[in-house]
Amino acid sequence: MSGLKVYNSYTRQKELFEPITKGHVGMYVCGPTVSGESHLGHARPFITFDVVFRYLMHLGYKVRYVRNITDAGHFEEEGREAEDKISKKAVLEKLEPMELVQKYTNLFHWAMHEFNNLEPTIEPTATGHIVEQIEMIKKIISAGYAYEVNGSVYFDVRKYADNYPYGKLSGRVLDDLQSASSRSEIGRELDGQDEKHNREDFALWKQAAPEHIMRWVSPWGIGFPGWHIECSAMSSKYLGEQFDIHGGGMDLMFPHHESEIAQSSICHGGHEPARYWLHNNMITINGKKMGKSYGNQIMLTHLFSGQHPLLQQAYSPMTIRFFILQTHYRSTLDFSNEALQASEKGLKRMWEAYQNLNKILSDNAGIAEGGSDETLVAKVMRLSSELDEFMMDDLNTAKVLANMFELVPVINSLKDGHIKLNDIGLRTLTELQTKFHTYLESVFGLKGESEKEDGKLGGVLQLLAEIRKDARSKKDYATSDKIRNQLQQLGIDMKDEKDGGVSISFS
RNA sequence: GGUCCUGUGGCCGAGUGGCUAGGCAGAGCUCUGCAAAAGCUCCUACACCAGUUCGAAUCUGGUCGGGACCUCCA
Repeated sequence: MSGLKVYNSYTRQKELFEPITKGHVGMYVCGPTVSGESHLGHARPFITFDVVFRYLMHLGYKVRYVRNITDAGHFEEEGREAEDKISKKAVLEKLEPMELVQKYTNLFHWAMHEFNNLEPTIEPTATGHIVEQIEMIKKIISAGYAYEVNGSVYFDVRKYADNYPYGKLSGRVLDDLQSASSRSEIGRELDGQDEKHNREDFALWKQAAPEHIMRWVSPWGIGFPGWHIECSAMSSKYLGEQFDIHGGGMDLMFPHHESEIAQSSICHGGHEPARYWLHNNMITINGKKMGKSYGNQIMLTHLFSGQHPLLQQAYSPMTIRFFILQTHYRSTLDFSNEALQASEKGLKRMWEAYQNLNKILSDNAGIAEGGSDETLVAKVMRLSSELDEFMMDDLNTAKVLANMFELVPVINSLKDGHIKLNDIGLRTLTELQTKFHTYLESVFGLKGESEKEDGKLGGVLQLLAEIRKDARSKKDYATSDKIRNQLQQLGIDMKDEKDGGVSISFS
């Protein structure tokens, strides 16, 4: 076995993954800011890293997966009017800040559940770790890398850059940053700017204006933490000063993750907090990043319900999950109805093949152990074992699914008898089923969607199937077609199988 | 302006210097009372121009286009 390779944004190359502690992995992923509803773009990192989490466990690692909830409300525009997202929204919605945070946290958890994401092992909140953040800021000040001005504390980026590789993760050069922010059309005139020694400095703690609702007592007066410090405080608290994987969206690389590295390096003896930095790419819509600054987001609730001008129909959580997994996580993924519909149909085909495979194996009496068709066996074994190789190579879920789609016709042919079960043999068949189960369910976290049939409905459908069968045997096709057509309008597909049986599925 | 990414067949998307990924859509055939599903077959692309090479969609340079970050952002 060659071992898992991942693309490390920090070194810009694929590297063999070796955890710090054998058999254990610590992974931190930047979680949601719960000041509003999640949109499709937000779904990508949480699904991507859920698959990473699942895959690492599949490989036998014991994983501590920490994903925070940002509920402290960092600046919408740093330093500007001391106004934060949560406070502002709370005023608008006439809610207590914590009421608002609770509302969107619940909604977020609901969406994660719909996506069949496993819960992280620890889900800390920023408001629950104010003390840790203050302690960290104190440490940075005493190390001489931060300074206080009027009750606010700023990180001294220039001093840090003199002694540490600032900008390594995001590929930034300090002087370029300066010239960029001095350009009027890009750099904004920020209010806090005159407090900072240099423009590139960032806030660790901000003094709270009187009208600011979220506020805590600190050594520097009443205020609230800067955005970046929470992740540094919580990741080190639960994963240690250095841990294995830090994940998040590419758009967080700068300034968020760069700042995290700076803060943590100062507090923790100069080394970077994480060994492997993994970043997922963006979801785009008409080629443009989906995000609040573009006003082009589609909320998850709208996606699931289909209530949005851009949506031709509703898309299920599993369709979206499948859609995301059909692309490599480091590529952009363009949203369109056509693409989603393609995923919906592809998933349906894949899932039905998987169920056919399970059915074949559950009644495997009399299948020879070894397959008689060596070419077939070799093909299936090759496609199956490549699944592992593709995942090992920087989690290429797209290639895994492509191979599985190549196996679908084999499975369906076995089911329809185009290929004899003895041609493939029980051994290969079992291997195939194991692989499908592993990847589809355990690693990719997919599940069947419409198994909502209860006992009574099942009985009724059975009855209808029998009536229809009688009608057909009498060539009373008017009746048999009526049953099938009416059921179809209710979203129930009744299909005649080759063996004379009937299959019923919900669409 | 800086840094970086990217341009693949109708759509979405993998990808390696030589061996036509895959999904969806479309066409034909088989099966079927008819459907649906399924199976088989077809549709052979890689922005443009040079260069390197026996050979490039894949490497290099240039041109044009798209995008990300530099500001909250998954």
